[in-house]
Amino acid sequence: MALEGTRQTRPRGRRRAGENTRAALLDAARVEFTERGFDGATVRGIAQRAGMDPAMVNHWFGGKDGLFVAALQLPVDPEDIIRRVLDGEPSQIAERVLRTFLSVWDTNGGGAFTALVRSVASHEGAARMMREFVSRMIFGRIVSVVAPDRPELRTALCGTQIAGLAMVRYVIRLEPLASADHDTVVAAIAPNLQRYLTGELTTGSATC
Amino acid sequence: MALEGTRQTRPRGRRRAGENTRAALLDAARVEFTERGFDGATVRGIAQRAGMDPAMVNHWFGGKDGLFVAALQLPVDPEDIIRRVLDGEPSQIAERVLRTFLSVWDTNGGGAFTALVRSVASHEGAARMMREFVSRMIFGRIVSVVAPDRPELRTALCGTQIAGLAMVRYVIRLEPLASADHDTVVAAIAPNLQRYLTGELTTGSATC
DNA sequence: GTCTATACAACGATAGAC
DNA sequence: GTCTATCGTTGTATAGAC
Repeated sequence: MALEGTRQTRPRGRRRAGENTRAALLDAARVEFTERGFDGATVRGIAQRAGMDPAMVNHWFGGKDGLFVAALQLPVDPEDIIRRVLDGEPSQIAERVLRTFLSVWDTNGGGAFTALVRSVASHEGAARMMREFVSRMIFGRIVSVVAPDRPELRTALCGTQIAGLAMVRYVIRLEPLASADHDTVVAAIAPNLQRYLTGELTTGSATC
Repeated sequence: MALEGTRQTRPRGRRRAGENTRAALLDAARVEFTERGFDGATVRGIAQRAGMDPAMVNHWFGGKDGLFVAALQLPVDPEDIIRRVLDGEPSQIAERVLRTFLSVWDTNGGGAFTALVRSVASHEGAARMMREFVSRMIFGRIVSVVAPDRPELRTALCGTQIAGLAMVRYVIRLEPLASADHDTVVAAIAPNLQRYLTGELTTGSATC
């Protein structure tokens, strides 16, 4: 007799239209990632919670990483950002990072990113996902290429400058930064961000 | 005959204990400051909403500024911060600012400030109050003393670094910054903050 | 009939138990 | 050192939508 309560098998083949397995997978992933973190959550567990096969994660999101990024609901494609940042002069990485973020944020008036900041600030689970995302997928990869030492500290420091810019420019909307054009923002902030990326961390560099 | 509907007079003398005029004044002030901003809100309007005399604002909070700061529910006394920062070597202002914030934040585990960040991120009214508070009372007064040029821009830039540090260290809790001791944080961030306060803004200063 | 969303089985890696 | 369990991932057969 079949164990109907703990069924392990589902009928093969395509579901009826409207079942939307992709969305179900995303919902399950958000629950698992926020509760257990990236490492603690398993593809198999997420798939089971969504009631489908683990292979669906690969089919729809290309793997665990892709599912995680999609679950974060980022208004950007981090792979695109990394690509746009990593090619070019290392001494101008900060400028490219800033220009990339500014162009992405300003295309939709910062609305999507404001929502992201809100959710990160209010939900502990969202904060946890953002924490692991930043340390694992963004600055970790960038800094490991260009940083001379202490990549984790540099990653976190870069996070302070980027998050602070987002807070002041888009959430608090403090002038003149809120309406400043990209060149002004870059000229003001890029040197500081560059110090976090490639500069000397123990001694000051502001006063030569 | 008295206009009972729009009464302008209240019985003189001390109210009965437990009426808690101070709290009523704070509630009214939050509504007015949130809806109209610092300039738009009037002491008379706030007092009227609270159903008492405008002189109570002076008695309880020492003036409009004091009421505004109290309405923000800051876990700090900004006057104390300004005082501790302004006396000493100008080239080490950034370090004193950072040490002051760190000591205040870390005394209660960042809990009160985390709540502040949450409310600023989620409530537009709180964001507005924070915006006006920062530009008017904190960095505006500090920067006007030590900054060579563009005080508003420097104020906003300092805001990015402080807000970003708060986000990363206390809200997102990204390591190693979340558990770093004060000396490490100061050594890493003070040079950048110092550049925002007194450095050159148009050209880079990270690479000497 | 074609396309594709789906389930199943299996593979290599890794970590922990004994 | 070996054994086992579990993980992420891949290849393939199939069932249903179009």
